[in-house]
Amino acid sequence: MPELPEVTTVSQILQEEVQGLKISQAEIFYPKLIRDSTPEEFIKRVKNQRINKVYNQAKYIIFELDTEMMISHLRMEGRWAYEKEANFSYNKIIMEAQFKFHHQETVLRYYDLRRFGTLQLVTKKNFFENNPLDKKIGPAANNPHLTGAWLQEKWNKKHRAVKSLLLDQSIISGIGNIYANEILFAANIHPKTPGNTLTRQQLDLLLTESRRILNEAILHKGTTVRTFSPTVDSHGNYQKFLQVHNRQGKKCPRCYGTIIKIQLGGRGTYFCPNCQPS
DNA sequence: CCTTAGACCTGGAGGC
DNA sequence: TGCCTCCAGGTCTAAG
Repeated sequence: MPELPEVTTVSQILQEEVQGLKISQAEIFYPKLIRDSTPEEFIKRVKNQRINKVYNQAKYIIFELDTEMMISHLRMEGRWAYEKEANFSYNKIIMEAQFKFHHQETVLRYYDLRRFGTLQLVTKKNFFENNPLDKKIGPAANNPHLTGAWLQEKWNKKHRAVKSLLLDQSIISGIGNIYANEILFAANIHPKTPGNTLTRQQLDLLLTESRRILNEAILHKGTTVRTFSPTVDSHGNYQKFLQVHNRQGKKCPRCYGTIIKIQLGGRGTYFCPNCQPS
């Protein structure tokens, strides 16, 4: 799925739905879902723990339990659904995990068509003393404290195309393919521009536009593309505001030139050659 | 160290 | 209809 706005939306919905519920039983139907422990150990560690809070760090969903942090990454197609046990929101076959709760008829399920998603436990003590996510990913792209000066220091030895740098979660986290395309259009920057050649002004603009676009997308509950929705019966609406993504051959909303699509680092890349010159 | 291809998975869309 | 190829909102690794 899902980039930062969609993951934020999903975790906000989950927070409302499952906060306070106490897990009576967990079941894992696809063992490779679980990272860093066996499914058996995972099941044992979450049993009888209460979900105290659900929130996200960039593209990771974090369930704060009593003594464990349960960390979910949806990758491309992962979905959580809080639903009646008899109702399956998605194909039963692609259900990978199920959580039952004390005194509840509703269950929490994880579905993943492409089976890329991951679920792992980190003890709370470990998480708060030495958050493993902080070692893996940089600050979130909508963090208001990021500055162009900081980004210049991070990118000044990077020859790579700016689009691939925006997608590199170890530097800035939360931006994926759709929003990378939208942010570069908003900042009038050609996706292939080498990171180390961007001016301080362009870097400042990139960060302002990242913040603006991600935060607006959160307000619209994310972008619904293909099959993803925050829940089965709710949809994100940000797709109405997309300027270039998936719009090759259509008119640029700014200059009325034609949007083109190229491959960059294996990802579909959409831009307006007129507004974003090389 | 930096950077890029390939791998991991499945199903839908479009061409012939 | 059937078969083939390509594509999809992500990340990890192996190898240059």
